Amino acid sequence: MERVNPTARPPTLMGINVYLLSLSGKTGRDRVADRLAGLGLRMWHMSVLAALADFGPHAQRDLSTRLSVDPSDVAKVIDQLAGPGHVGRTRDDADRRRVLVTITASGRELLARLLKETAAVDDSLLSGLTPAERDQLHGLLLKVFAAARPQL
Amino acid sequence: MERVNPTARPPTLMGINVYLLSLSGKTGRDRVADRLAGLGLRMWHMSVLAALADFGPHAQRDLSTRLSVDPSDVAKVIDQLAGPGHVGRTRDDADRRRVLVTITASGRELLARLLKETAAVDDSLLSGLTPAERDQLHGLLLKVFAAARPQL
DNA sequence: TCCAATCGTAGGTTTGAGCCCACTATAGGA
DNA sequence: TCCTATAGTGGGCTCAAACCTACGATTGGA
Repeated sequence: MERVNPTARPPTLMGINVYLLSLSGKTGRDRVADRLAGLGLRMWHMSVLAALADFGPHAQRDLSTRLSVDPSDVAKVIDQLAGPGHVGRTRDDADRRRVLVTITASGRELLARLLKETAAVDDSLLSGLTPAERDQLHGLLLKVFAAARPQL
Repeated sequence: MERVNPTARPPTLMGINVYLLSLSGKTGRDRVADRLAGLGLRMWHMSVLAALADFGPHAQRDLSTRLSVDPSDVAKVIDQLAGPGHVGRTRDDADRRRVLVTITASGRELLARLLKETAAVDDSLLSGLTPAERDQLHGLLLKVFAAARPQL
């Protein structure tokens, strides 16, 4: 009896964009997670650092809404970043319920390192694409986001 | 004090392909999961049905390797599909350890329905892209897969 | 001054993906 | 015949993502 190639994926599935997107996205996420795990960090930490670097100090509540992360989880992430001094926490004197979170020099260094790691994953994951194609993909994904906000 | 737009995501993150890929992929996966949950099904079930439809009957072990799913999980999925009669199980007489799994007419109907659901998610997720752009995205993703196999 | 709403925080729970082990039945070569 | 490897299966485990709840501190309006 003829045996089909036992590792080929079903063409039916390969024709579905959301399937390809989900699979490659998951792989990318896992690879990033692996690299960050060595530093005891997760995606959340990088997201928080990036938000602080891009937009300046935030109250935790604002980080929560911006990144769509539960407030209680933000608190934990900030805790872990504040320990090693990657972010600073100060009471907001204008509203003493709020805690203003600020990125430190050490936090910026860490962010740069994390970005290098993700760039490496990007390279390995997209090794099949030329630089021009990567830009193309990037543009398409941004379009997807622009249309799908704020659900996405 | 000026307040920045509190929902904009950090541009630093939006510049990373693997981040966009991971986020949109996760969203797509969640939406598909939501729709399938109404039928008591998951991605796995669709994958199995697609594999059977595309390549014909499989021993469970072959489904496992083809879809990169643990054999014990395949057994559970097959169990759930066999209950309502979407797949048939017969001992392989050439090797009585093996169970040959075959898709039934009802299974094909179910698959068609599931594909309709995923197509709907595809449409909503990629509503920002023109049909030509969707094809472009599809081509790029296939390239990514072709290069990243078999890790992906 | 009082009360409802908001912020940060601690301590959970839930859910699902993915994995692992043990066991039975069977196959196939030494 | 015996021994090792493989197929399917049942029962579990682990881990992380994502929530939820309750509480003290604080705010701002009635």
